[in-house]
Amino acid sequence: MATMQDVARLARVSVSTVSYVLTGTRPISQATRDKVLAAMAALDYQPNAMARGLASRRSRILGLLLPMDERGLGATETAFVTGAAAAAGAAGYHLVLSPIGVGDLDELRRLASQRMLDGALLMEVQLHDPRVDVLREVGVPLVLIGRTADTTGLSYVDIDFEQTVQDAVAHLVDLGHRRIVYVNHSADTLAEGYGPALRTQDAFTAAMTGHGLEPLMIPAEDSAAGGRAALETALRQAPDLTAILAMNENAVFGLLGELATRGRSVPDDVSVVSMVTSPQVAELATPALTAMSSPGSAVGRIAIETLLRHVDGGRGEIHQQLLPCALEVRGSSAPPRTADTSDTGAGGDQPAPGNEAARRRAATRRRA
Amino acid sequence: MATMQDVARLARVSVSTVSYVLTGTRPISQATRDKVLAAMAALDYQPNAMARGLASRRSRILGLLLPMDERGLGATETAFVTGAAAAAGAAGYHLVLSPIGVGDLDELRRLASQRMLDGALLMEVQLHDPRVDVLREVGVPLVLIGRTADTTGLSYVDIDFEQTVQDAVAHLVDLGHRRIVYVNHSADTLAEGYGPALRTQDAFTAAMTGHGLEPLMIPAEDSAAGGRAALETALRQAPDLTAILAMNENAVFGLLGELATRGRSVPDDVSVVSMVTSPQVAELATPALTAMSSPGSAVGRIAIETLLRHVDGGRGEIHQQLLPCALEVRGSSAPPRTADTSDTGAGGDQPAPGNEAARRRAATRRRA
DNA sequence: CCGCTTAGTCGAAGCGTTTCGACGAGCCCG
DNA sequence: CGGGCTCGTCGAAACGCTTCGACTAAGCGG
Repeated sequence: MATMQDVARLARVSVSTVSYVLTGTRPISQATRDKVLAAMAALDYQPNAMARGLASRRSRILGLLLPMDERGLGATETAFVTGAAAAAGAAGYHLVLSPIGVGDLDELRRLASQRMLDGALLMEVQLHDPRVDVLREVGVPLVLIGRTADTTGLSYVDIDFEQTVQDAVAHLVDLGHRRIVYVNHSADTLAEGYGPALRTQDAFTAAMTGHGLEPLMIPAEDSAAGGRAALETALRQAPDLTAILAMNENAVFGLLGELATRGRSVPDDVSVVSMVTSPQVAELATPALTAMSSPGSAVGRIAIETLLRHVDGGRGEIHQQLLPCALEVRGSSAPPRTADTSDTGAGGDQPAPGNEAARRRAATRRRA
Repeated sequence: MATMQDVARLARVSVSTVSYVLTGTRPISQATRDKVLAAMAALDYQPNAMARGLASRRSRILGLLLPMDERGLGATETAFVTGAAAAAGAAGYHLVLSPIGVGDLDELRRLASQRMLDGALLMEVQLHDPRVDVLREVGVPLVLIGRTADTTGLSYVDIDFEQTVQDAVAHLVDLGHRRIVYVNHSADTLAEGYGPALRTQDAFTAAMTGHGLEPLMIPAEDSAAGGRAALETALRQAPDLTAILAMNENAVFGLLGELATRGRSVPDDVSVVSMVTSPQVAELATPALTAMSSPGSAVGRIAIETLLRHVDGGRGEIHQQLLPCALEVRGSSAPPRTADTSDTGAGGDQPAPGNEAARRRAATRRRA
C-alpha cells in the first residue's frame, strides 16, 4: 500500500505538496501537479481514509440512519436511499446505512461521538424522535427525511402529505364519489406519533370537509389481516361507501382480497386509491392500483445536498422542503355505479352529481 | 471532546495505560483500572474512531455490500441485514451497508483500498461476481451470502436451494399433484447467471425426475405482468397443470391475479407454493400462500461470525454452510381435484393416486 | 541469596494525513 | 528601484490513538 511519502519521493516533492494536489487547498503549478499525479498513478496510490480523517477531523462519511423493522424496505424507501447514495458519491462522500432504530440510542450516541460521521440523514422520523436530540447534543449535522412535530432549527425533506391527500380525494370526488373511507395505519402507530399517519389523517379530514363531505377514518394493522378487518369495520360504519383511500400499503392487499371475497368488484363497486405507493407495488395488485406515486430518489438527493451544505459551509441555512406525490391512475379507480342501490341511509349528506359530469371532469384531471 | 490525554491526566497514569485498559492487550491492576474507568466516566470519554483506526490499522467497520435495485429489499433480505447488524454490534464492530452493485466496481475498489473496511459481506452474489475479485485483490476478507460458481477458497452462507426445492416438490407430490410447473425468474436473469435461479432450476428438474415426473419450467419477468404472462404460457404448455411452484415473488401476485381472472380457484383448481418467501409477504395474498420460509436473520449472523473469524484470527478457516427454508403450509396448497375434468391429454405420464392417501401423507408431513 | 520470570506501568515512536508558518521568487506600483 | 503582493513550495507540528521496548518490583525455585 503506497503512502503519500512514496508519492512525494517519486515525484521529488514534499509530502505537503502532494497533499495540496489532492485537496486543492493551496495553489500548485501545473508542472508540479502533473508530476505528482503521474507518481500517484504509477504507485496506484489511494489515500488512507483513517489518516485523512484523523488529520482533517472529517471522515467524509455520511450516515443514513434507517430503522429496519421486519417488514423491510419498500420501493419508496429504496428510492430515497439510492438517490441519497448517488448524490453523496458525486460529492466525494461515502454514504453508509446504519440500521439504527429509535431503540438503539446508545449505539447511535457511540457512533456519533466517535466522530465517525460528518453528518446524518434520518429516515422514518417520528414526531418526537429522540435520535434528533442525541445527534444535536453530540453536534452532528443532520437532515430529516420526514418531520418531527417541532421543526424549528431543523432541515428536512418530506413528502407533502397534505397536498397528496388533497389530490387523492379530489380525484375520487371528481369521479363522483361521495362516501370515501380512509384506511390509515394502526391505532398503535397513530398513538406512537407516526407523522405520516397523523398528517394524512388531518389532511383527509380537511379535504373531505372542504368538499362538504363527512370524513371517516379506519385504522388498520400493517398486514393483510388488518386490511380485511378494516374493510369489515368500514362496511359496518359506512355500508354505502364507494371508495377507499388507503395509506397502509400492507393492509391494502388484505382489503382487496376481502372485497373479492365479498363479491364487491374493484373498481365497479368500490374504487381503491393507494397512497405513497411505488409503481412496482401498485402493479402487483389485480387490478393495478391507482396510486399516489412518491417523488422517490429526488427526496434522497435533495436531503444529501442540504446536509452537505450544513457540513461543508459550517454556515448552512435551514432548508425545509415538501414534495407531493403524483397521481397515477390505473385500474382500481372509476366512477361509482350510477344506481347506488345499497344506500342504507347511514349518513349520505350530499346527493351524488350526475355521473356524466363526473366522468368528464375526471378525464381532464388525469395525469400520468 | 475529551481525549485519552485528558483521561490519563485525570487518572494520574500514562496514556498507554489508558489504552491498555481500553483494549485489554496488557494486564492492568484492578486499582489502576478502576481509576481509569472513573476518569473516563467523569469526562464522558469516547475514543476517536479515526485515531484508533489509524494507529491500529483496523477500522472496526464491516461492510455489507448490497446492490439496491429499484425493487427494494424484501423481508428476506432485511432479515439477513438485521441479523448481521446485531451480530456485528455484539462483537464491537459497526456494520455499514453500502448500496454498491456489480456496476460500481470503482467505488468498491476505492472504498476497499482506502482501508476503510476490515471485511465485507456480499449479498446478491452472482455466479461470476467481479466484486469478489476486487476485494480479494485488495486483500479485504470477505464472506458471501450466496455463492459464486467456483467457491474454492471462499467462505459463504447461503440458502440450501436444492433441499428447499426438493421439500417443496415433495409437499406437492404428497398432496397428489403430478403436473407441477416451476415459475422461475426471467430468462434474462438466468442468462446473467443469477445463482438461485439456476440452482433451483436444476433442483426442480432433479426433484421432478426423482418422482418420475416431467419437469416444466417457465421463466417470468419480475412483475405482476410477468406472472400473468407466465401463467398463460404454463397453461398453454401444460393445460392439465394442478400445481405451481414459484420462485419469483413479484410474479406470483400476477399469477394469482390471472388465475382468479380465468376463474381457476386457488387451491381447489391450482395449488401454488412460493419459494423463499417471508411470512409477511405470504400473508399478503388471498388465500395466504403456502411458502418455503427463509432462515432469515440466522444467515446474517452466521455470515458475520465467519467474517470476524477471518478478520481477527488472520488464520480463519474457510466456512461454507447451507441453510434450508422451512415449509409453511397456508391456504394456497391442497390436494388436486379428484376428477381432473380438464385433462386435454397433453402429457399426463402418471396416473394420480387416490386422494385419500395423498391427504393422509400430506397431513403427517405438515410442519409449521 | 541469586538470577529468572511475570505483572504492571511508562515513555516514545509511529500510523498517514492535513495544515500552519515560513521562505524565495517574481511582479506591480509608486 | 524598493516595499509589499501573490504564487508555489517546503518542513514540521499536530491529529489521538496503539504498540514496542524498557524498567521496576515482586515472586520463586534451586
